[in-house]
Amino acid sequence: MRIATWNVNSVRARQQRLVNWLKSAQPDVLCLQELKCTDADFPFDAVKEAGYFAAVHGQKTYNGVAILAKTEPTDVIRGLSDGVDDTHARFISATVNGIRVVSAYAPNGQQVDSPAYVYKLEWYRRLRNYLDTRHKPDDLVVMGGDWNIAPEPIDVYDVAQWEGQTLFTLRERDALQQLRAFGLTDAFRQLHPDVQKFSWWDYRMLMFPKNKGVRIDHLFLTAPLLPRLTACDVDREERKGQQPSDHAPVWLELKD
Amino acid sequence: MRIATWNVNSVRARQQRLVNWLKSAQPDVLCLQELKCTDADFPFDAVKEAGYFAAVHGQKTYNGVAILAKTEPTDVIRGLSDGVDDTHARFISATVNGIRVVSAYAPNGQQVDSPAYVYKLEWYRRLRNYLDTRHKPDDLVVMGGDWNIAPEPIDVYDVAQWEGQTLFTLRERDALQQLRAFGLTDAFRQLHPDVQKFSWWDYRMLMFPKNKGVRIDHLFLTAPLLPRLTACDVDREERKGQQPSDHAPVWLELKD
DNA sequence: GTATCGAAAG
DNA sequence: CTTTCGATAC
Repeated sequence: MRIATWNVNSVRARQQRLVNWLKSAQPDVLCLQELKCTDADFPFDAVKEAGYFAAVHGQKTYNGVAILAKTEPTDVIRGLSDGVDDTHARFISATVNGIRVVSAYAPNGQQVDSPAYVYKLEWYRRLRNYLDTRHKPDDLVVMGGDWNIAPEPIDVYDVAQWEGQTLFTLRERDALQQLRAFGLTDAFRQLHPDVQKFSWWDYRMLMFPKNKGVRIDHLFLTAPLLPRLTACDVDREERKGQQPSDHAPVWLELKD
Repeated sequence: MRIATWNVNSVRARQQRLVNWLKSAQPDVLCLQELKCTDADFPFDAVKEAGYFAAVHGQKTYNGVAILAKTEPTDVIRGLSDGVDDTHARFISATVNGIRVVSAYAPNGQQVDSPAYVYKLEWYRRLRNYLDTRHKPDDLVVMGGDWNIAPEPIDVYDVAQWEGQTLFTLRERDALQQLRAFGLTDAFRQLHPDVQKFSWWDYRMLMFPKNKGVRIDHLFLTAPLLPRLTACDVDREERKGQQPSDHAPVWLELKD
């Protein structure tokens, strides 16, 4: 079973690339982020034509997440549903083939200590609370998303430059660690302890050609799924060519 | 010798279509209108790659005209050069293979009697004056352009609807007639006296699928070129498909 | 650099 | 409907 995550940076602007990628990569499940469109504007027809069901939590202009799957996702939950007044469409979960799948788009955080940064840390706390409330660590859970946090020094292209910058501050890395402490493992790092691969490269300054990126798109697994994990990688090819997203898809393979 | 005219409605938005059309239609000369970009933003490289020189008179956002040719255009004149203070880039002329070629983008005129309408009539008068000043009726001159005037009832899809509307008012048709009175012949009508073909269809209201258009893109010839005129047609195919211009190219063939 | 938006123009 | 712009966000 192949599960992937991809921040498409506008599902309408990237519709053809999305369909092409689905057809060639053939994931069983794809977590999408930054749809940048409402449910009404989501390209359901093109996705269905490619062989996928879609559970969508859209929003105009900003955010928007979805779970695409070859079998129909059930028990869809849109938003963290914790009573907090929050209009951002950053979270969706659904059950696919007996696995609880999450597609998450963590806040970027803008500048350190800005309201957006505070919101980011709080959002991570709320997501941990979601897990504590709804799940046990031995549930079958896969959380894919753009987490907007590089977990470790190896996950940024230049530690000296990134130190103290949003996406890599100690408080953000700690927030991610608190989330993972629920019982989640980073699939890529689990299989490749010493490999430096990135999933996002700024559009500007030729960052992709220079391979100056960061790894902020992750797939997290609960413990019972770890023995089934056989592969995890970044599809760097998808960042190439005309009008790519600034993120590359990340995928994993579960045996059985 | 094949000479064409095409209002591309943004040369940057239409760059790939332009290159494809040049490669398949292989005109010796192409008059372009509504470049909607400055000279600095004109895609000289792509045009050169397709085998064409380009004489450009660009303008930001609006208007902009060019003459593309397989041999280098010489003696380029940008604007009507009549001392009138006019920032609109609507006129360029150059010599190609011994023929004086004009690419013109006539004002639209907006509403009847609006300042834009007055400007349109005046622009036609100035263009006639340009010819009187610079040319004799037996010079070899081809004027291609978006003239924003349908000359005759046959040139609009519904005379009753168009009567009195801009593009078809008597005063506009008279202004065009005054211009032609210099000694110009409408190549398409010359060869096809009774054929109704359109060159522009509004993007809205499914006007193209319904073939509700008007013929406002014309190629005018001076008398000495008439005996050489062997063909003239509208390339309706170019209006089809994804992201077309709202105008189709019009082309003619001169023998020898 | 690449999206979004709404306004203005055709 | 399609394009432009300038503003905003990442």
